[in-house]
Parts: sequence; C-alpha cells; structure tokens
Amino acid sequence: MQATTGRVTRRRARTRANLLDAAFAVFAAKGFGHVSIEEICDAAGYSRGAFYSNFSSLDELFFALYEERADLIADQVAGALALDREGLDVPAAVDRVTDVLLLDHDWLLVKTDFLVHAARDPEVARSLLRHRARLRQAIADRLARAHTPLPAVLGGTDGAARAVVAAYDGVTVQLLLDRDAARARTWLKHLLTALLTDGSGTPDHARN
Amino acid sequence: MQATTGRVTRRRARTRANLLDAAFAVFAAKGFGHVSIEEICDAAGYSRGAFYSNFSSLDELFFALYEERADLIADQVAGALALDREGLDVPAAVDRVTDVLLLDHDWLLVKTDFLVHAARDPEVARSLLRHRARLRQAIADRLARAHTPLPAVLGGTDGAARAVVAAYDGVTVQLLLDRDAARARTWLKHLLTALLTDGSGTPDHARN
DNA sequence: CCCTTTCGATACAGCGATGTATCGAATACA
DNA sequence: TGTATTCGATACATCGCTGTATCGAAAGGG
Repeated sequence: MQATTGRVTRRRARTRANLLDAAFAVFAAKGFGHVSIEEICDAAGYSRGAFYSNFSSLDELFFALYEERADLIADQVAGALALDREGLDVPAAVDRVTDVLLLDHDWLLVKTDFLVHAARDPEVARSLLRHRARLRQAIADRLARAHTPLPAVLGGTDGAARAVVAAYDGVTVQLLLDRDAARARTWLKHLLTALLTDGSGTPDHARN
Repeated sequence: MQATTGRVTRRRARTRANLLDAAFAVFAAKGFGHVSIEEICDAAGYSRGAFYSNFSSLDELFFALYEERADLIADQVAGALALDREGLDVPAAVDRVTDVLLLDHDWLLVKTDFLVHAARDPEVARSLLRHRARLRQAIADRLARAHTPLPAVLGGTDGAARAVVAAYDGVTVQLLLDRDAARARTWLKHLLTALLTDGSGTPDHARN
C-alpha cells in the first residue's frame, strides 16, 4: 500500500539488499528447496517480520535474486564481447568470455537451482527463455561481425550463438561436479574454438 | 537385520519397486526438495510404515532411484554405439544416439535434480563423476575405432568424448526449458556432427 | 496346514516452519 | 524538533511432516 511513492525508503532498501545477499549464500550452500525463510533471516540478521515486509514468498525472493545476478552477468558477458575497430576478433573474444564466465561456483549452483525450478513452472520457464534468447541474440550480433568466417555446419550466426550457449551449459555441468574452474575454462576455450573456427586450436590434454 | 538372506522377499521387492516408481513420478512433478515422504507413499498407495521399512531416508531413496535409471540409460547408449564390422560409423552412431537420448522429459528433470544435489555433496559428486567417467570412457573407446579421423582440435578421442558429453548436457538445458524434443535432437545432431567431423554437416535452420 | 518370521498399517509424540496480528522504534518531512 | 508514517521485531496459533513404537496380517517353510 504505498501512497504514490513510499515515504521511508533508505532502511528498506538496505534490508532488502541484505536479505538478498544472505539468501544467495544460503541458497548456494543448501539449495533452493532445502532452505527455510527463517534460515535466510537468521543469516541476514533480521527477523521474519522483515522478510514478510519485503517479500511475499520464498519463490518471489528467489526470482528477484536470480534476475538481479543474471543481469549482472549478462552485462559482463556483453562487455567481454566488445568489438574492436574492424569487428570481432573471435579468438580474443573467446579468451575474454571464458575468463569472465565460470568464475563463481556459488552462482552456478544457484543458477542451476533456478533452471530446475523454471523447468517445472511454465511461467518461470518463459521468463528464463527470454533471458537466454536475449543473450544469444547479443552473441549472434557480435559473431555476425567476426573477422574470420564461421564454419557453415551450424547454420549461420544464429546457430553458432546457440552452439556457444550449449557449450557453456555443457561445461558448466562438469564444473559443478569437479569444481575445477581452471580446467573448465581451458576446456570451454577448446570447445568454442572447435565450434567457431575451422580447425586450428591448441590441443592440450584432458585427464579425469 | 536380515539373517543371512531375508526370508520373505516377494512382497517386499514389489513394494520397493512400486515406491521407486511412484517416487520417480512425484520427483519429476515437484522436484526433490519439494517432496515429502508422505506424498510418495500416497502416490504409491502405501503408508509411511512401508517406506521406513524399505528406506531409511528420502536421500537414500533418491540415490537408489537415480542409480537404477541411470544404469538403464547407460545400457541404451552403449547399445546405440554398437560397432559394425569395420569399426564405428560416426554419422550413423550420432543418429542412433540422439534418437535414444533426450526422450523422457521427466528423466531429464530428475537427472538435473540429482546433479544439483550431487554438486553440493562431495560424496554424491564423486559417485556421479564415476558414472560419467565410465560413460565417457565407453564413448572414447568407440570413437577410437571411428572410420573417419576425428578433428585434432579437441585433443584425441578422450577430448572428443568429453565434447560429446558436454554437447549432450548443453542441449539438455535448452530442452528442459522449451520441451521441444524434436528440435533438441536435430540440434544435438548438428552439434555432434560439427564436433566430430571436419565440416560436412546438414545445416538446417534454428528458430526461437 | 500350522507356525514362525517379516512386512507394512496405525497411533503417537514432537519439532520446525509458516503466516498473521500487534506493537515499539526508526525515519523522513515540515 | 515534532510528528506522522513506515519498517521490522515479537508473540501467537496452527499445520504438516518426521521418526518411532506397536500390532495385526501376509507369506514362506516345515
């Protein structure tokens, strides 16, 4: 019930942010579905009154949390795909992107939690698909200005962008399990190189 | 406390199987973590007494459930990778594998639930990594006998097998969200073709 | 066909989480 | 600084789920 625009806003904004931060940590540690509202409040140093004053359900908080962080990551990726004067230098972009992605294990956990959540709720699924489509489109736009031609197998820049996302998702799964970020990055680099160029990568070796 | 080997086994085995089947359906619908023991018992038509007589916790049941189904899938994949007299016909194998995978949306849901569960429990993670390593090894063994040479970018058959798994995982994520199995299969086919051959795929187009 | 053993249903105690209603304290604005 | 308003803490009632303990019934062995 805010009249036109709420009167008190400072404390509230801090509280909300604190709750979101604490929720992120708790979700990462235990997983959505194994987390109670009380745990989050405890972690944030508030009582449940504060929670219910800011959110109406755990789902709502989870969604807000995901959107916040996902947008942040999307910006980072966009930044890593910056064009130079002549267009996109694919190998360099691959390096930059793989360096910015796959950094925060906790984020991967929360992200995957959100995925399974979305996979069961059509409403949430649509929202997540839109996010992904935007990201894919951004990638496709940049790839369209690549210095070197893309392999034809994938069917144009759109297919190539799709492949990039799939590779990222695929590598993520392995990283979730073995927690070896360095290996995941080099491996993602190889994959993207294999997909986006016509065969001149740096064949290191993979164990495990 | 079974004495050497239990005396009554028939009813018990049926009960256990029924509980596992019901659990699969309930887990698929609601997600592990949003499921109570009681729900599973209700779905299976038993009381909680039956559950506690067969399992000691929800985690234990979940693990048993996953192992059962995962082994089943692994067998199907192994079958789809059968060699012909001269070795492995890669394009044909790709077709067969993509047809057997990505079939059951419910299984993808449960599998992903299990993934996030494993990602937080080192014990479970190790177990899942072993499963994956076995599967990857099986793939690598077959790829080693491919008719046509694999691209060098990935670093040998081992890297290629890794790429196959990553592609599968990546495509799975998209399929979880859009539930378009047909598209997922053709797309997986393209990806695998792009990764395992040196550039002679069937470039159809991808929307959405 | 009876008898022993095992399985699964029922009853019980207790915990933990939820959501609401109320009240004191902090905050913005005049 | 005074005051109206908002925010968040506390208290309360309730519910659902868990795990155990007990008991009747089914099932296999002799």
